[in-house]
Amino acid sequence: MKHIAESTVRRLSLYLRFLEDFEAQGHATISSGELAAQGGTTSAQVRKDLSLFGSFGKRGLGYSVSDLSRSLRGILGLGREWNVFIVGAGKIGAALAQFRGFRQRGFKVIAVYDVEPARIGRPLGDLVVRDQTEMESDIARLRLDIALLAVPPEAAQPLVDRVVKAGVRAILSFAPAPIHVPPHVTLRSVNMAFELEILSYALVHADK
Amino acid sequence: MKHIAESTVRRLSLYLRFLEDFEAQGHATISSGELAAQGGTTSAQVRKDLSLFGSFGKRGLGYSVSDLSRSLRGILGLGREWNVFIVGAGKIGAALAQFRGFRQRGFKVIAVYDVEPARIGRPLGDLVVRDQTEMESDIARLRLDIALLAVPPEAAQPLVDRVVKAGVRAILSFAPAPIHVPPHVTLRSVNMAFELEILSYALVHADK
DNA sequence: ATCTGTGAACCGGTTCACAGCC
DNA sequence: GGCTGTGAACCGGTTCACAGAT
Repeated sequence: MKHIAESTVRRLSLYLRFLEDFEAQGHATISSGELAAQGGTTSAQVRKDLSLFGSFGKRGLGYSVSDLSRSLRGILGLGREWNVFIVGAGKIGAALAQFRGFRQRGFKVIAVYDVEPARIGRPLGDLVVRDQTEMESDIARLRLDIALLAVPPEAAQPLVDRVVKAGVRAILSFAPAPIHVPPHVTLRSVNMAFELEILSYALVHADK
Repeated sequence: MKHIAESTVRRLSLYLRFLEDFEAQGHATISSGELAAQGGTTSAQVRKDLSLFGSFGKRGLGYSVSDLSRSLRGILGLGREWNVFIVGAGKIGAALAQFRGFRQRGFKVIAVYDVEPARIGRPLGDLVVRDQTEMESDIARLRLDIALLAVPPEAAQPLVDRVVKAGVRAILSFAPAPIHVPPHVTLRSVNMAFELEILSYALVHADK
């Protein structure tokens, strides 16, 4: 399969969300135009995005809501459960551990790690904070798929190196630091500082 | 000034971070190549980004670290303090309220709001959760610039409409819901569900 | 000699427009 | 007639390559 742009994948997630809403409302079929209106894109964009993966619609008719949902879930890899673990049981890690939204899409948070002796052993939601030294063996034993990194910036890269070495191939980092990973690993970074500075820039340059 | 791509602004933030590191290390001058190496871009990209705002370097020499830092801070609007407020004192709102990283870049969190009577009046870091009904008047009175939205998805759009109507022009949302704002308002959205689904997609399509 | 600043070429994602099917 | 699927045109961000300054 040829390379797919990240923006496309993001839109597919969005479409899926709308399809689920539509399904709940009992609609059986939907057109690219209707999907586009919900998501703030164009019908051509929707059709192009979908066409990258196959032909899911019927000309003159539109898309079957349930079929397209199923297809999108398949494309996005949501047909299974992913084992997620959190590294860092500070404020952000704790908030992540107790975040409800993960479960309903098949992302199951099954472990939280920290180095601080004071934090290890403490309950967090329905988990208990584990010692970071156990992380590597747990990754193999529990088949951990996705790492959520919520640690101070200076700890980020060494920890990434450790989880990558232990076989993890997907990381979502909240650490405000640039991180490097080998090509077979996918890293996404949420950096609040950057987001705020983009807002600051926009406020200052309001005289667009 | 012509329109600047968001990716450019994000890189400027990155450059600024590196410049501060360099400054701390006592370097007086830096080349586009050195900046690029740190940030994982190319020297041409660095020069192009900067050239959009003026000529900051000296040919044959490079850029003055302190001058360029100052210029970037100016461009990004970091020469002043921004008043930030948080809407929603749940898990995520609480983590945001206690996040240290904001202050050091001039983003000052000065109020937290919620609707839940049980949460109103409770301390959060060195703030006290305020009643959401006071939000509009506070926005004017306290000159609140930036809203951080940490509320359930169904509450997001109505609250955005309220803060926009009260004069806020910059919003960072953590709510997993699509939000619409008028053109004079800048909205950034951090959506954990999308990030995870992009990772899921990457894991499933590892046969790149 | 070195490194910046920038027009030109390039590339990839988005939009257009229309042929094809229901 | 309505809506999909898709090659072609378009557009804007990135990369190239070189002229210009120190």
